[in-house]
Amino acid sequence: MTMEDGTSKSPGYCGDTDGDYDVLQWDTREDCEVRQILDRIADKWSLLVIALLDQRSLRFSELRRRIEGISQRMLTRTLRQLERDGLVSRTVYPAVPPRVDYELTPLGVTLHHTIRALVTWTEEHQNEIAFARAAYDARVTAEQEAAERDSAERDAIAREVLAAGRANTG
Amino acid sequence: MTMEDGTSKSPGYCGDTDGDYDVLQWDTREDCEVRQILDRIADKWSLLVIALLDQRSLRFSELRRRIEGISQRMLTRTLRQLERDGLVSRTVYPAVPPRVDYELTPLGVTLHHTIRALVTWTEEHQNEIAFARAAYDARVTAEQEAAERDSAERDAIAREVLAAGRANTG
DNA sequence: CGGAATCCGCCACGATACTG
DNA sequence: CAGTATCGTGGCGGATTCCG
Repeated sequence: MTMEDGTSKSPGYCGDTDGDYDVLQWDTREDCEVRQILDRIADKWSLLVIALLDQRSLRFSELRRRIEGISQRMLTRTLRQLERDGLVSRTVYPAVPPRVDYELTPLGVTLHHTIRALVTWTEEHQNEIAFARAAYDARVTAEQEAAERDSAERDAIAREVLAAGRANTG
Repeated sequence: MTMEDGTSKSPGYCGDTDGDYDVLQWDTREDCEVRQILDRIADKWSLLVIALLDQRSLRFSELRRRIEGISQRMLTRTLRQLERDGLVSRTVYPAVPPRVDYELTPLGVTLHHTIRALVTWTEEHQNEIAFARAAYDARVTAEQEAAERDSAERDAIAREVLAAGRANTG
């Protein structure tokens, strides 16, 4: 089964973090649950799959069509990961043609609620972020142009000095 | 300035998503804010930086020491990204030696609160996830071993049949 | 001290082909 | 229809070097 990723060893109990939690304990490079979960839901497709399954259970081909752009490989992998984490359940109907349904588990539903909070935050602040980016980019390009002007000016002065020097010694 | 990533064009208004939101509008491949923010906070270091800055403002070298494992390149890049998005502010003290302080903006603080919800969810459900993984892995290896046993059995039968055939024709 | 620029290894992901 | 197997590649991130 090749096990392309590596999460089999060391459950990595991060210790309890009541109240004044120790940041380094839940996100350092040691494999902590937080990072794994975050990486899972934040990868290219998981979030979308979870969101789609929130409405109702879907079969493989339905997910494939709705997402449009995902390869069958990545859809399979994404669903396997979510299934392994207990966020999505997979039911196979032994029939011809084969049919496989996916749906959110209760745990997956609670995660989706939490995710929604993040999505909501983004929706509420996306204009602030866009504004900040525009301001930042403008500032950077302005400084850049100013630096170029200064450089050109120094070049001009240097050339003048050189010319004056040649006039004196020549 | 090379601009290694590309978020300069098309702000990508995802449309309002009141109530029954359209999932495909906030996470499809078109560059929507949600994905960008999620990718930002979920990348290898941003979340940790945000968490550390939540306590108090820190200078570059302090962050570098506390994180331990991050390269100066990635720390710089991470901070620049966060600064560009208006989540972190950067203040330079013109002195010798140079000193640069980073701190969360009000916007960054609100994001940190939202993130905390996700972290809390993970902390509350990490044992369920660990259990689900263990169960899944156990099931997979069990099926695998069963398949191997079946294969060996079929091999044995096939050999017997072959031997019988030779006995008849020989 | 706080970067910027450069080179490079690795692997996550996509495209393709095959199976039950 | 719902996958698995294989190969090629772009880009992320680390190591190193140089600058103000």
